[in-house]
Formats: sequence, structure tokens, C-alpha cells
Amino acid sequence: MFSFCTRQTAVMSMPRTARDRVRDEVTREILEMAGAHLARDGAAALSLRSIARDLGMAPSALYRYFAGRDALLSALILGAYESVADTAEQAAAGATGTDQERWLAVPRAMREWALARPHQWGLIFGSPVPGYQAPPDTVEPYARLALALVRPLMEAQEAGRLAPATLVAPAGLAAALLPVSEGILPQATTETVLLAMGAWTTIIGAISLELFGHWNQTILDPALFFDVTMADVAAHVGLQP
Amino acid sequence: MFSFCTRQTAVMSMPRTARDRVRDEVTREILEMAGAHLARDGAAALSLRSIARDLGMAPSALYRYFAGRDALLSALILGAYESVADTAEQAAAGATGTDQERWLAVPRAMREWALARPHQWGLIFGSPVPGYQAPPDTVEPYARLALALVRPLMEAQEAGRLAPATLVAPAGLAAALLPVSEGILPQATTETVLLAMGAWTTIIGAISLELFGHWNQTILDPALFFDVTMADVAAHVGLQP
DNA sequence: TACTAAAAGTGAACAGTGTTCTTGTCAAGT
DNA sequence: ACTTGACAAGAACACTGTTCACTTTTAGTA
Repeated sequence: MFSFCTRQTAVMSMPRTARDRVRDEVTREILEMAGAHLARDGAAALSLRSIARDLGMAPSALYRYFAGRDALLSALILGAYESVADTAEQAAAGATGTDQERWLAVPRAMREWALARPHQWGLIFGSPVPGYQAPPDTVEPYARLALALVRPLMEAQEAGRLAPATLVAPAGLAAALLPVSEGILPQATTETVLLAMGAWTTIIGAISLELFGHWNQTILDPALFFDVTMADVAAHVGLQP
Repeated sequence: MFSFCTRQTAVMSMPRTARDRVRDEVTREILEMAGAHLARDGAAALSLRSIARDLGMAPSALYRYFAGRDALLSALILGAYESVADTAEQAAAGATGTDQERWLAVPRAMREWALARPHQWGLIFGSPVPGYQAPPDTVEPYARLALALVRPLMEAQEAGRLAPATLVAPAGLAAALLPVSEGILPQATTETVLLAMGAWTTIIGAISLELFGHWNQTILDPALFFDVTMADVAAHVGLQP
């Protein structure tokens, strides 16, 4: 988990004094209550005062734990990132079957995670609050999420089971995708990196469109559509069924 | 444009009396100012009072024109829908070249529209306001947008230039996609409808991910990535280059 | 053990918000 | 000429985030 202790204690990470213990406890309670309010009313309606009310404390007391509403929201965002990353890693670790089946496990887990927590998904992939900058803490879970997704891809490639790409990357694309190929998909061709980013785009797009209500009265069986589309995407990146 | 006249005038659509004329004028001014605020500060910070201040009128006066903040936001959302639909139709009408090139014109126009108006894109494809329901007025521009996108697809199919799909739709998918195949893509196979919906998903996902900042320090040339990905999608749905 | 300094919690206050209601004003239709 | 209805304004209410002064509680130390 993350540490909200502003106090500079010794090198020990675990809180030792009773004060620190109760501080972490209260911090956790605030975050839990904020998460409950977020799940119920959404991020836009998140109110420090109503959280404090439900917690039985004065509104100003929250400022001992979070610098303000934005800081609390940032903590919720970070928690959401870590939550998806955790479930994606778990899904990737427990996946079995063919390359394609193992790959499908992660998008499916992401979709189910999102369906159960629509507002947290919106926190990550919805319209960002204007002026808000993603805290650097999010790049670690983000990378974990991406790695969980491409793990079957890398395994298939190392085993020589990856079908060759059906397209050729134009000049300049390798440079444009350098951070991805270096950080997430080393030893992969530019074409594979491109296809993987396309897959990522389709996954996020599919879940967001479903969650944000764009398939009401349009796609009558979103789960089926998602599965079929994901299988198509998997085949397109070269994973064997 | 849309009519915000609550008053039930005669069958004539144009305002006749001077009162109605100035009412439409003020309504337009409010919407313009609201649009300016939206473009500057985003939807979350949209404030009736500050709009009224900049317009030189009392906050309560706005309620003669809009039922409340939500109604004003709904009008802005509807305007955003109509604006993308217009530019998409325009792009589709002016597109020339091969099937793939003509198809590419619409996603490109959508992306440029979105880059110029990020907050309006967020209004349409970002996280919806909790409890908000899309007004039925949006289905018409939404359909126009979709039709502009699939027009080259239908033309290619009618001319027999559409490559056969490389996948087979499972049982039940046709029923799940019935509203789409009936409303947008009649006379298309279920596979084509599926591929078109996948293309739609990738387009929205690509633009949203770029706009919402998910490609900072990840994809260094978003325009190039978008173009290459869209070309890949076009080829995948069967459009010839 | 007594003392001090820091942390936690409180309540009041300020500036801002959406919304409603009452009041006045002015133009249109009978 | 008069009445009706729309428009506009201002005060008021119930919220919101945030700050500040003040008190209480706790931890570490002389």
C-alpha cells in the first residue's frame, strides 16, 4: 500500500508509536469512506464535508490527512490504478490454455473489474479533471497492468508461436513507439509493438464505450461482443487460438 | 440548430415576434459564453454564476432560459454531438481516393475536431455525469456520425471491393448486433458489422487515450500512430488501400 | 516525573456554488 | 386602456472547499 505519513519517522516502514498507528487507521477509514461515496455518487459529487459527516468528525479535521479535495481524489485515483493492476496480474498469473486464451484472461478481468467499479474506471480512463496531473506514482501500476497484458504475447514470441505481422511499419514509427518497445516489449518488432498498442486501444475503448453507456440500445449483448472482439484482436496481433 | 423556446408559438418555426427574436438571441449568447467557459475550464468547473457574471446579468435570470446547470450542460452536450457529426459528414463528403483513403478521412477529422475541442470530446465520450441520461436528441447526430464513418464501407461492399472477413461470427452475435446492422449497416454480413464496431471502438479509444493524456511519454508521435493504426483497422475491415 | 513541542481535533468564518422566491418592470394582445 | 405574461433583479437558503485561531491530547526529553 501507499504511505500517507507525512511525518518522517525512522527508517522502519511499519508504524511504531501508537499515534502513527491510529493515524494510519484514520487515513484508511477516510479512504474507505471516500471510496464508498465515490462508488455511490461518482467523482464529481465527492464532498469532503459529507465524508467528514459520515465519519463523525469536523470537515477541517480531514486536512490533517489530505491536503484537500484534490489530494483525496489523487489517492483514490492511485488506489484505482493499483486495484486494476492487481487484478490484471492475478488474471495473468492464473490464466491457462492456448496463447489466445491466456491473453484473453486479462482483458476479461479488466472488463469485469470495470463493470463492478464504473466510477473507478472513469477515474483512470474517463475525462481527466482539468488542471489535474497524473501523479508519478501511477506509472508503476500502469506498467504492471501493461506487462500483465503483454506477458502471453512475449511468451508466444519467445516460443516462436507468434504469427508474422500482416502489415509493415512505416519509417519513423519505431522512434515514435520507443518508450513502449523499451519499457514494455523489448525484443519485439515495431510491427508487434504497434499491434499491441492497437490492442490496448481497443480494450480501453471497448470497456469505456460499454461503461459510459454508448451501447445502450446498440449492442444488446456487450459481453459477447467484447469476447468476440478481443478474440479478433488477439488473432490480429498474431496469437494462435 | 435546436429550439429552446418553451413557449408554444404557432406552426411557424422561425420566431416572429420581437420578443421571441431577442429570446433566441439571449439563448445563443448564453450558449456561446457557456461554450467558452467549457473550452477554458472544462465541464466540472462550469458555473452558472460566472457565466451570468460575464454576461452582465443576474444568476437567476439564466433560469428563464435553462432549467438549471444540468439543462445547460445537456445543451452543450447536444451541441458537441451535432458539431462532430457535422464535421464527420463534411469530411466524408469531401473525401477522395481509394476506399481506404476515403474511409480514413472521417477518423482523421474526428481526431482533429477532438484535439481542437478536448472538453467537448470529453462531454461525449468521457465519464458521464452520474445520474445523467443522454437526451434522445443525441441519437440523431450519433447516427449521422456513424453513417459518415461507414459510408465508404457500404460503397465498397456494393461495388464488390470489400475483402472477405477473416473471422467467423459465432451464433448469437447477429442478434446482439441487430440494432447496428438494421440502423447503420443494412445488407452487411454479421462479420462486417462486427468489424465495423471494432473499428469504431478503436477510433474512440485512440482519440480518448491521446486526449486524456494516456500517451504522455509513451507514444511520442500520436498523429503518426493514429494514422498507422487507422490504416491497419481499415485493412482489417476489408477496405482496399 | 514534570515540561515542552508537536500533532490532532474543533468550530467559526470566508468565498464560492446551484437554486428558489419575491418583487418590480416592460412589452404584447385583448 | 388594461390585463396578462415574460423577463430581470436581488435577497435568501443550503450547500461546497478551505483557512484560521483555539483547545486537547500525546510523545519525547530535561
